[in-house]
Amino acid sequence: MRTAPTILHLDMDAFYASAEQAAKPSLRGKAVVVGGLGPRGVVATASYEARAFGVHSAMPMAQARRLAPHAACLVPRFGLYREISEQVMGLLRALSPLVEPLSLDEAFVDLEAGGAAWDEESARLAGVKLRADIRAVTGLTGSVGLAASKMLAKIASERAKPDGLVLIRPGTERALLGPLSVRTLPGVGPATGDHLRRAGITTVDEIAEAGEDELVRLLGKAHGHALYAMALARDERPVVAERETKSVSVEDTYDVDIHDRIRVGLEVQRLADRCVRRLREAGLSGRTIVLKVRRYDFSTLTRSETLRGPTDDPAVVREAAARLLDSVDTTGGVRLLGVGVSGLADYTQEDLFAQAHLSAGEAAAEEPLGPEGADGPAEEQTAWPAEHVWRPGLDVRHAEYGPGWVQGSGLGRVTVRFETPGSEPGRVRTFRTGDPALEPADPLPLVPRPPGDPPGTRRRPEGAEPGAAQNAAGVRSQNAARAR
DNA sequence: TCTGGGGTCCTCTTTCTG
DNA sequence: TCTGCAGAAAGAGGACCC
Repeated sequence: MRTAPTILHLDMDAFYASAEQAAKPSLRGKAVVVGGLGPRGVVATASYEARAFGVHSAMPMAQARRLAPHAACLVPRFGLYREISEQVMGLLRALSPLVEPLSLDEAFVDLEAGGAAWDEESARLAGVKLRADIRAVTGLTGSVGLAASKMLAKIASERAKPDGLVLIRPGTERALLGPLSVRTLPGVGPATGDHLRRAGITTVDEIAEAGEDELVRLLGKAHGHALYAMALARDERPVVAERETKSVSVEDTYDVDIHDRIRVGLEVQRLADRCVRRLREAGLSGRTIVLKVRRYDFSTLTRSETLRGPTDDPAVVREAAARLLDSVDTTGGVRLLGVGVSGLADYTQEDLFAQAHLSAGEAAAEEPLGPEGADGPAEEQTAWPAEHVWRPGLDVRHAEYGPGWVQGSGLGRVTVRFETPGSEPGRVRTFRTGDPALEPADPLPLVPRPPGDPPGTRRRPEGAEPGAAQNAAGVRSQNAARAR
């Protein structure tokens, strides 16, 4: 256990919502909710103004709209968030080579490994400077926690929110943790929290008092030992810069339950293709194919099959997924389908005789997989309706009025607010969705780039790529997973 | 009220293998 | 050849995280 508070945890404040407020001057100081806007969408992030109404992450979007009817509800723009995240991670890597990203908006840094800090004072200075640099480079705020372990640094950053810095001095950890709820500890979610509460344990102190044997009896070996150590503020987990991906998966929740067995089969085939595409992009193959089905009543089941060797062959994955689907009863309807591959390797060893009994027709259908853009729930992919290109929050440019963002659309009309990160709140105008003067555009940088700094390569706007938000979400999670 | 998407890890049970 | 056993691997589900 190190003796100086040289592990830093950074957590960007209400990241997606703050980025949207920075990009859209008319939303500053207002309730903003970012998430899925479909009938089964959930909140990804709510601005602090929206949180005041009780809106929070993972809440159904419909409920968020009821709680905050005047909030701006926007689709996520992962391309923009990823760019900002790369800037922030760059600042962290300047402090230390040991940076462990947890997601687009969170990371651990081992300051000692980079020589950026060695004691309490140098750690605090590094944290203060980092927060200033983040604000200067991105225009956004982040909260910083400093402590001698990852667990405590994360708890510290949570207490620092929003826009603050908290340092937990070595020696004070037990006193600080003791009265806190068991839910403060990482790995204690609703189920474990309930379990402990039924055993009369609600605070961290009570975990320590219960003793290790009792914890193991209640929660099992791995969880029990780990939680007891955490309660005593013992956490020796190192900051790890690179993590291997263990699985790759894709899934879709459908706006309306699917009852038609043939349609279910087709969706599984499409998901298998998407999964393989992601696998190949990562240069991976895998042995175990997993099918996930969430039924009309929200019950979820998985079926898996392990092949003789790893594959990245779409026909093999499609076949396996179809076999797995045969063993699942889908009467009553399904709301979600998913296909995943685990047991990953960075090579392929096909057992052609055992795995792929490809007919000539199947083999012909195998390639090419087609553009990523062809994905998305089936009802969205054939004729991509204008409402999906003009989703609320997306960037556009008008030949006459310049850059702006979609405020709403429907009935053949799209309403655009013309403003940029550096402008005053802008005016609203409405156009026909087919107006040739109006087109999707790239996000603008939140902070103007210094002269001579090339804008760099940008990805296409989300709205121009059906399903892009989901794909981007995939990359995000993959990055996060790789980092864990 | 009605619950996303992409991951990781753990536990328990069943099946396979020597 | 059959049986019993132990350990490994596979399969399923649950909990958690962001």
